[in-house]
Amino acid sequence: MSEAGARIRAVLHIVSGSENGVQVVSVGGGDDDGTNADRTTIRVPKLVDAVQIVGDSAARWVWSDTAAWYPQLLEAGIRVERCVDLRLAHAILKRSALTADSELARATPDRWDSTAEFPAAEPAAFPDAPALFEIESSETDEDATGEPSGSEMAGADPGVELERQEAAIRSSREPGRLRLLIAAESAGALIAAEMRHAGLPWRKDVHEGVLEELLGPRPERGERPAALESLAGRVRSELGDSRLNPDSPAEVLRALHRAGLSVASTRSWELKKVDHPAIPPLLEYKKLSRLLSANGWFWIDAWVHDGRFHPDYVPGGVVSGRWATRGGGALQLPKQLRRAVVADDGWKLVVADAAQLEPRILAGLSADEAMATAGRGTDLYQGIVDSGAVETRAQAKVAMLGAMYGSTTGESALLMPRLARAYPRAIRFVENAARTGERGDIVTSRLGRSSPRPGETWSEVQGLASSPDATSADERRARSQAREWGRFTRNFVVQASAAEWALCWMAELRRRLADLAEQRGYRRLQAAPHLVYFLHDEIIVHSPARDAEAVREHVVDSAHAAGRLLFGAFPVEFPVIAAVVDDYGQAKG
DNA sequence: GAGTCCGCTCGG
DNA sequence: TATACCGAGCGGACTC
Repeated sequence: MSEAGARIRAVLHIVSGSENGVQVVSVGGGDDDGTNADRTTIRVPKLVDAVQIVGDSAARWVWSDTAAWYPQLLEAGIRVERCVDLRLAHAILKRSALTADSELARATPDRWDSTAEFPAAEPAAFPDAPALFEIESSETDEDATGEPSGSEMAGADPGVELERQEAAIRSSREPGRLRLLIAAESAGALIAAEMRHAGLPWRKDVHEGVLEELLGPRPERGERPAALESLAGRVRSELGDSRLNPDSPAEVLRALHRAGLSVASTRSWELKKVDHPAIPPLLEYKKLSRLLSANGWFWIDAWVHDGRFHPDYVPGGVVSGRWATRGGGALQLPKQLRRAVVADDGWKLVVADAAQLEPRILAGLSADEAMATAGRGTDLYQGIVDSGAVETRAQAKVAMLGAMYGSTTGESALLMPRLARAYPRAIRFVENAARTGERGDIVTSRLGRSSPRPGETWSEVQGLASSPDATSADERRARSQAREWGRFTRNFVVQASAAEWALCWMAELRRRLADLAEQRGYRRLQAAPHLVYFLHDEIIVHSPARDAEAVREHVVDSAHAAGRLLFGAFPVEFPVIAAVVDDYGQAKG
């Protein structure tokens, strides 16, 4: 460790960009309330330099945007343990009902509210960099704010923003929950960058094998693959239209009508209901055509490099706190292609998914002991059957989903009264969330993420319906719109809390994997077991074969830990189904 | 030719 | 056996 590193035993390193590179304000020591903190500022060309100088792996890095700062560290082979992603934290605190009275929440929108990403953190070249770095040290009695760097955009100073966020959290009713949420959200941002960096092992040859088997050889640009061309021919002859374009839903619909079939659309499930010789080849055509356009040869060219698929994850990209993705369609990898996800030689995949996550989350949110009891073991739906609430597992599933999504028709609506009798607390909880949304109010997840308010037009429609000269059409419209928003808030509390659980699960696992790597002496991220995929309630870890069993246990144990973080001693279980396999296709699903 | 909306199917 | 919730992304259809 350098001399500078030895001097800087910091709790926080606050990173900001400046004209000449990067400034890091390290704040440490001092009293609990942040006074008498020891503060040191270094200016270096690149963040990588600062991390090496500081050499403090246990520190927490504070920066505007993990997606803008962290990739350059990963490129240099550097991982950080913890961070605060100010942009993501701001988004949570701005909207949370728990911090509604804070200065942060009431401030007029500024740089931190912009949805745009922060400017690329990679500084321009330094033709005339004066020195490798400069260090200023000072004993101050200020709190943990950095000096405005002057070169950051007005209002964008990360030290100032950090203090504003801290103040909001301190003044809230549930500071502990919010701190946990922000830590988990920030850990998620680190994981997203790491997963993108490492990539999901993807065997191009296996993928191409699937395509050739189903579609035929790779066609020339603009040509239809042989299998599609032949199916198109069969559809045309069965419908007596030699020029029909099967890719045009409008044309297909007209042709079906001419053939005397009364279908309202060309949706697969609707076509499956009618009996006509054109239907089987048409359904097959649609299926293969989807494979070609979404995950065909073009997709391989665009997204698979050096045996890895590198999707761009967007933490917090969905209102509920779920992750979104950008490009590559990582949220919709078709099951047909899972076998192209193959572990490297000498490696394994640990594939895990949380069993019936959302009903278990609901049991915890509502403190419904009966539902928690039904969830003892790995099959909550079977537990509901065993309790006598419904007869079959299928009924239990459709009823639970209906309760969480707000189904009003069909079998699930019919089962609701029985579910409500067996699990009154759980059902009351989602009903309350629905009523809140119908009034236009907001609901809040377990750790403090609140739903957005409905838009202006929503309120206008509601207002119109309550005016004296409202027509019955106005009232119908307002009611249906209110119910729609109620279904959103009903689902929000469950989905957002489930997303929080998943973040805690992954953050805990990441910490354990880092410990394992240290014990084993693995130095690089990709030499050690590491996360390579995440989808709502499912993860994949790529692991050296000899560590795979240990990883599997950590995956299971981390799920228990996540449950305790969210629900404390309340006895709701979070079992995960975890398998050690060579390829993703071997895992159940 | 670019931008936007819609229909459809994939995932949880 | 479809319905309710959250998405991504493609291609066609339409507008400017």
